[in-house]
Amino acid sequence: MQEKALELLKLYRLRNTAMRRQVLELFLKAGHKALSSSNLESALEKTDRITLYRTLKTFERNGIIHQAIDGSGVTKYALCHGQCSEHDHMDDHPHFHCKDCGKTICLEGKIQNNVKVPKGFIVQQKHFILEGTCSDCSN
Amino acid sequence: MQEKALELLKLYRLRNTAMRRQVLELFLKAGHKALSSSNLESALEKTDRITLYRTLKTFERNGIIHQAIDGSGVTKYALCHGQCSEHDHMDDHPHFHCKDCGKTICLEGKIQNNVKVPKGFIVQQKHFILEGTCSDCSN
DNA sequence: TTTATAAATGCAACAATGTTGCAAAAATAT
DNA sequence: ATATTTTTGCAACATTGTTGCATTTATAAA
Repeated sequence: MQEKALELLKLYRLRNTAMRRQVLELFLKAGHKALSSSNLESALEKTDRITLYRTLKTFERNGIIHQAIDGSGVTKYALCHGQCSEHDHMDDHPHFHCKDCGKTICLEGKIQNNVKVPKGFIVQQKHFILEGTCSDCSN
Repeated sequence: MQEKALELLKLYRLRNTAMRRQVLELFLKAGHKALSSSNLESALEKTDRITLYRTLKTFERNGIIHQAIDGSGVTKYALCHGQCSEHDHMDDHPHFHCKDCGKTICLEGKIQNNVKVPKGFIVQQKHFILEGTCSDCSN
């Protein structure tokens, strides 16, 4: 994990700082699970909220993480597994949000739609959210 | 509009208060456009944020309005045009969110997906968000 | 119409999330 | 080893949302 984190920072030409290393390791550990700022905060030893927010923005700008829109109101991020870039986040996969524990995970699958967008509207991104109860909470 | 608002309050057995009347009129006027708490606040003459939040919750509970999930982080509501109830919000229509002006509107259309949800996960609701630029902002 | 009662309001107080400016510290380049 | 560029950490602030409680208001009952 540590090595992978360092690799990524190097790859994206980002300075190797304690915060970035730790946050990146947490995302690598989380896999397909999305993490909120407060999730990360409680997992970090030394926490400065502001630096954390900036770290997340930096990672997002570089296409390392993407926002996992789940309708919960809190911003969550997950590792980009596909090919994301600064200008194009290819996170067109669906997200599942558990209403009970608040957990959000990235899923796979394709979405088809026949939505008619009004004249003059330009669609740039699509988000598909499945909401319900996860396996941990459904028992 | 005024009459329609009063009708609705009567229909749902909700007390006829100034706040409720005004908020309902704003939603009726907005049609398929979703409104945030702050949108409403600036449109109201006399504003108490807390009462407004409670009014929105009440309307939502009664199936008069539904949350329009748009990934913007702010909670927005739009009139239920279909048949929503306290326990079942049938707002399975997509929402369009304009990244430039922040506007959100309800659209129509069906969504098909082949998403494989992990074992034990129960899907209760689905949300489909189209994000981009609206006609007002695309000029 | 007046009174009783049930519900809604408005206030204080608080919590969570997020942003900006700026000086100090740290990471890289020279 | 030093210079330069970034990043950090702090204060200060803004927005969004919630809860408890006394007061006021809307409706139901007498």
